[in-house]
Amino acid sequence: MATQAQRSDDRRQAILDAALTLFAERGFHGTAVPLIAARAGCGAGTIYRHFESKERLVNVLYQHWKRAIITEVMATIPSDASPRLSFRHLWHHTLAFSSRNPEAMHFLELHHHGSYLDPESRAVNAELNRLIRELCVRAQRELAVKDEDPSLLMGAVWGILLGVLRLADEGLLSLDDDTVTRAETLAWEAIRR
Amino acid sequence: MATQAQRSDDRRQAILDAALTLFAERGFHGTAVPLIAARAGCGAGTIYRHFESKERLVNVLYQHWKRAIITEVMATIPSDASPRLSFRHLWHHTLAFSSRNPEAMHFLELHHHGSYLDPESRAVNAELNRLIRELCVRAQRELAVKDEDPSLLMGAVWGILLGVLRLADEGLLSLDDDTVTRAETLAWEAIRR
DNA sequence: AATACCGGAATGAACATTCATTCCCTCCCT
DNA sequence: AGGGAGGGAATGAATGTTCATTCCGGTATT
Repeated sequence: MATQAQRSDDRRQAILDAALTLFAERGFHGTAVPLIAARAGCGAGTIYRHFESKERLVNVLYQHWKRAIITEVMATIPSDASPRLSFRHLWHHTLAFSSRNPEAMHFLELHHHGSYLDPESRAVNAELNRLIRELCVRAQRELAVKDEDPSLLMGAVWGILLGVLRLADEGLLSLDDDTVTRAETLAWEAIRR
Repeated sequence: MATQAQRSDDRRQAILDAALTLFAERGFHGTAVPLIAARAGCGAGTIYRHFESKERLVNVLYQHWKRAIITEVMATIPSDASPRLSFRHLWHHTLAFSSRNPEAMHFLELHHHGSYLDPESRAVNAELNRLIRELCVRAQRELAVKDEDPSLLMGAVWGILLGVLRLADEGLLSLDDDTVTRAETLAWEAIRR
């Protein structure tokens, strides 16, 4: 039985979980490596068996969660869906993702411009941007949304989404199904033709 | 001539300017005090002559710029303006503020949830939120915008605004007058009745 | 000359990272 | 099957660096 490798993977995952929580709460520079170790229930040195540096760790996390959004939200849009339904899919799946992984969303938000992000992390970020933009372009071709700079449409949609999430974090808004749907209406009316 | 007091004030301002730039670029924990001093053209010790701690410095900055938005954007809305015009005012003045002080906007964005923010900073933040929310409530009373949770309306508007700013920062969007106006239309259509 | 102010070396705490050591599987030998 | 040797993983104290903050000798202002 591969208990050795298994335990090593579990440990690695515990470190990733601990780091996600702490980075999301206190930022990269505000989080000490020994603190991550303590929360992961291991020694500080153990972290360096799994990740070559703190910077590498934050990049692995960033790429993991950005890609999770890409595969869970963007890649699950049915290719034959109408623009309106694609948009609805994007909206609800992103918010569901965020309520399933609030720390991850926080983390991505807080770190999206950090100077410690490596080129690959930036590339994954650009890829998600590109996918959302493409969705807008397709919707434009079908005359469903405004004939506007697609980047602007994308910025508006993603902006509302983050704005809503932020208010929820501050406790000014509860993110029940009904609110999510009403927010979706707002966002759609911003961009629809 | 009050050259003594004058020079002291200039110095203080140089420190605030340097700190703003660095905090906006690298965050609070990522910015070393001696680095701020170097950029301000003074010794590290001098900073402590003007601010009792690094934490105090970041709070003075935060409150200064949040209040600047309040007085330059919110307090200049004519009390007899229609909801539509108030909204237009909010939109254009905020983006003008942001293009005049891009680092300040960045800074406020990056630091809005830092654990080093003191109660007064949080209060100033809440005050700006309150003012925007109030604007929404007034617009609702006049039946100009959707009968929706005012927090949601506020989140949508401010969210689009930040989304647009972010894309501009990433170079995907240029913030000329025309784009700003078209973005305003998007935002208004999200919330108008 | 007296006073206020400044700079930047000095200080001790906290940091990321390393490494000599311990621990615990796994597997082979009996 | 039982036991012990080998080896990879984990450890956390030690290391050298960097940090926020202090402090005092010097410089400029009055």
